[in-house]
Amino acid sequence: MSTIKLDGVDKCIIRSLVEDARTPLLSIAKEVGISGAAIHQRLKKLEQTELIVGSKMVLNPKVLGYTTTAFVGIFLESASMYKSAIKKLQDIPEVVESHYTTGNYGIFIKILCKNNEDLMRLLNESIQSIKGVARTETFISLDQQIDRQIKI
Amino acid sequence: MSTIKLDGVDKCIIRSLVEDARTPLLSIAKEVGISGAAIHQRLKKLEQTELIVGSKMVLNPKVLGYTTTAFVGIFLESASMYKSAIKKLQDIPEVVESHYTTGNYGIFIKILCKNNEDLMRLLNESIQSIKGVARTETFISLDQQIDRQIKI
DNA sequence: GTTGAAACCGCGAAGCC
DNA sequence: GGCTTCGCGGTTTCAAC
Repeated sequence: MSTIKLDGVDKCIIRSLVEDARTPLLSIAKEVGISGAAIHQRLKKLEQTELIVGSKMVLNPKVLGYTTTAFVGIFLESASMYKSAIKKLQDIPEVVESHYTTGNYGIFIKILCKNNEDLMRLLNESIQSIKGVARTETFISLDQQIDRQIKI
Repeated sequence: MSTIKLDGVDKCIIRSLVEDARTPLLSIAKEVGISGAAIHQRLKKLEQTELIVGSKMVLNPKVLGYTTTAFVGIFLESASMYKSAIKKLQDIPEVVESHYTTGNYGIFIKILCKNNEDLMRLLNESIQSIKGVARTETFISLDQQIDRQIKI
């Protein structure tokens, strides 16, 4: 994966679309002072660089009743269980991120669930029943202040 | 924040747009078999429920040279330093998430940086120099297998 | 980089179950 | 309430410069 050079116009396009993926290209064009077609051409090139992965509509999990965010450090009986455990975690929709990290944990995950009861059920029934999982450590997020992408 | 009931069509709209925020409403309309205007009307209602927060273009940080993801548990000298520390963290662009969590840490953050050297600089110069930060514990993510939103 | 034209789409209005 | 059709205005996208 090669890195890339962006000029001011590219950055402006990206910043606009990162904030709102449906920003009309013409309004970006007006802002930076070039034609809409030029924005379109640059965007196509940027898409080819793989810098742009896609665009997602962002949901508010709270409206669906998912009010609890937690991080769970999972201790594995042996590191060799990593792959099979991940496979099982894929099937748990509440698991929204998984990482193989340095440190004590075999797997480190982020989960979203409806409430503490739901969290307990998830930990006891879904996660700790996965073959290879020895024990877990849970950090419940009581407040999230920062949530953003990398600055360009 | 009240929860909400979604029927099959709503779910189809949301699933399409979560995957690609620029999916034309008309193509969703064709897929579910109702008119484009109806999709548009439903989408407006969904936006009013606050389920839909917005839409973001998603970037691949690796293309910008940000190859290292890490989680950092921050110990504070006192819990009262939380607000002021968060304020300082806001100014560090590499910090992409911050949480107030149960457990030992005063603040738990996710950071993106270019390499291990960059990570060290960030920890030593930026984070540990924040007033109130006693010490930190770092987990470097060597592999991320899951990254998604909540399932609808 | 530009313009211009064509095709496509979003979006509101009005009316129909 | 939720759907339809209709049509205008704006947007994307292309070719040619």
